[in-house]
Amino acid sequence: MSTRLQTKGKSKQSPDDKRARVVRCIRSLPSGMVSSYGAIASAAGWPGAARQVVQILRQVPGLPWHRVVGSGGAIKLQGENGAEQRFRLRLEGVTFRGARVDMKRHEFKFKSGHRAIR
DNA sequence: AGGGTGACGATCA
DNA sequence: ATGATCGCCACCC
Repeated sequence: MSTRLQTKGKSKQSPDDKRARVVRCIRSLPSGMVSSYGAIASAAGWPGAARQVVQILRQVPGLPWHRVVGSGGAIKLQGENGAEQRFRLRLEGVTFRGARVDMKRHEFKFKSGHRAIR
């Protein structure tokens, strides 16, 4: 095991496991496709944790952060950061409908089996 | 323990 | 479409 100090036997899951699943979902986003904070949280078996997805995006280096947008395809980053995100997405062929990503064409659908417990 | 903070999300005026 | 509100979850004083 890596850094798994098993000291607490929580009835739920260790915060690390949830984080790991979120990271996997994000890393599975193919170029040209996007997903939303909330959708990723759900796909990772952690519904309601959109804000945690954000935190993970900020601290884990190397993730395709630009492929994660707000609900409905909204770009949530402000100013320069938002501009860069749109720039990167366009480079991958992502198209927009006004200020948001055209989710009809670019929303990535996670396989319905990314859950935690089985 | 208590309160403030976010790259959120759904709902309502 | 815009802004306010409330619910959500973890982190940081």
